[in-house]
Amino acid sequence: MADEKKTVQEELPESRNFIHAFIEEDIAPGGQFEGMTVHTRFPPEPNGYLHIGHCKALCIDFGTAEKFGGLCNLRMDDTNPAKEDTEYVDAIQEDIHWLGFDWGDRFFYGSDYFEQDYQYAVELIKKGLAYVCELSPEEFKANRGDVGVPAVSPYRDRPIEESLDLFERMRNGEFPEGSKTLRAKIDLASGNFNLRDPVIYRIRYIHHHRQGDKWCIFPMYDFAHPIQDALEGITHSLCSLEYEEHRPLYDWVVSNLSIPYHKPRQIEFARLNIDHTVMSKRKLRRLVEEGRVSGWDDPRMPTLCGLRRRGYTPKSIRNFCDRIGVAKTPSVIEYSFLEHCLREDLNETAERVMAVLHPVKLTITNYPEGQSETVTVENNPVDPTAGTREVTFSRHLWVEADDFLETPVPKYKRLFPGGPECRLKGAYLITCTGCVKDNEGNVTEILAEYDPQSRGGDPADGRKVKGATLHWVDAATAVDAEVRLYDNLFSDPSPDAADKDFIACLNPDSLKILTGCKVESSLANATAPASFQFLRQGYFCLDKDSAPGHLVFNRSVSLKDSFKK
RNA sequence: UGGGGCGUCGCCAAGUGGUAAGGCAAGGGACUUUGACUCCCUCAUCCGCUGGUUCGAGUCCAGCCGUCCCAGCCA
Repeated sequence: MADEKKTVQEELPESRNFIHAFIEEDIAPGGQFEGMTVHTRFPPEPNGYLHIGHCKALCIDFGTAEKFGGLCNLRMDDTNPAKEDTEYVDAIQEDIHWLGFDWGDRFFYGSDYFEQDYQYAVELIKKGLAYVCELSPEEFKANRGDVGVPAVSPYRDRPIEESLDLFERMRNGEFPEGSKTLRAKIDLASGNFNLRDPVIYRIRYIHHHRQGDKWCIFPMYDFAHPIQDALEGITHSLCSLEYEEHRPLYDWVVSNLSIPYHKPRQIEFARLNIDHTVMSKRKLRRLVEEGRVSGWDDPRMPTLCGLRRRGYTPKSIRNFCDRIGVAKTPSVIEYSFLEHCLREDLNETAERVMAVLHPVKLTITNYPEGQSETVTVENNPVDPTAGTREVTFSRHLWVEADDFLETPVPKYKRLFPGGPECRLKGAYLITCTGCVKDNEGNVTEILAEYDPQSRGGDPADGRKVKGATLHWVDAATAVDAEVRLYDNLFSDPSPDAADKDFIACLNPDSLKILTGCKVESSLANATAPASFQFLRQGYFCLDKDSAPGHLVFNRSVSLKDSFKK
């Protein structure tokens, strides 16, 4: 026993948060859950897709159980038939698995407990702790009371038998929607309005996605959730801050019911917010329904499936969630932090490609017209096991427009007439000799000479290369593709901004790599170099329906492989 | 202003009475066949404010200020 405990302690990661501290107390000798297995649950309502905000909860729920060698259940919180749909159930499971979490055989539906919920409600009535109230929604509101003024219900003291009878008839469908509710009898004068005899059952003649038309009365979250937790043997019910005020009610329910097992403990934490990012399921749904995005998996969506399409990896998202910490301080994480986590993972795993977003022709004047050869380039400089690939090289190439400047700026070590020797990655060393311009003065072609003795990129005499290493693409074998980069999620589409166009969403510095994209607003964030690296590391999405940028690349297959989905 | 939270560097976040960790961002430099990566250096005499207790307070007490949430027959 003592040894087991020690093991658990040793497995605890360096990063301890306040929830861990609470749990440690609970399972320690004398604690509420001494000797018990830590058991948590992740309870999404199947009324939308999981987004990055849910990931935090997911990591906390599953992560906490893991850290204490416990279990985490997955439970669809479907007690409100008006908003839920089966479509989301599968998607939610798929996304959770994609992130790498597994609930084993512990998958449940809140609606599976409807019969038990009903019986517990009857128990409450019999104990004189609940009653059928006949106030209409309007009357209910009018009698809700106010600051210092208690709420009122003329039905509060009706006989137990009468409530029992009425409640059964509610279940039998004898009354219209809104005509009656079952209320917990707690405290009409409580400063916490959640305790002013809260409604725990309402009548709804709506088809339930799983229960069909079997029920016409449905338990409220505040009544159903604690019961579900208790029945499943949950020790720690972790949820977000807005439920803090509901905790007294949660505790009231589990203490007044004869549910076997123990009484789970609810602990609240601050939910995730990311700047410039919409994290409201309601608003996200609206974007989908109004056709402003192509779907829940539109690359601009902060949903898990959307992030997946943008190239985010499960590892990067989990790392992100682990690093932002768990606290009760309402916080807004900078988007750059999420990007950092992605870049970090991509740097280790992504196979590189040479891509040119803003192409300008480069002609190697001393390389024979019509000649061609193949050079070898490494796939990942930080991972030799990733191997190499062959790319063709010839007299005419495409290079990035930014890699040439007729008149150099300070510290510029790329191509310009009379400039330093530069390296075409994996190919040859070149020196810029001039450029060709059109009538309007735009550079249409860059001219350079190469050193035949530098194949592979290293000079034969070992001299130091002063210029930069450039990405390039053989014009003869290049493939054009429509591409769209998504540098950031869009801003909050509040009702006031309903008419805004959320098509593109980038920061000014990124414009130069977004040729062809319509930009409606600029949101400062990722820097251009970082974004460019993302592209080179596979962080992008090909989208035929979007405004095309002009991307020229020499590895179409690999690029497409990076495009998951 | 009824109830419930929260206030430590631009953004997160450790800290639980003993003299302010770390990460992101930012700036400077080195290195580099991606201006990436990596590596160095800089970045809070100060913890919302004001008092108090104490040899000593971000940590305890009091008051104040700020800010978020709730007041659905949503979850």
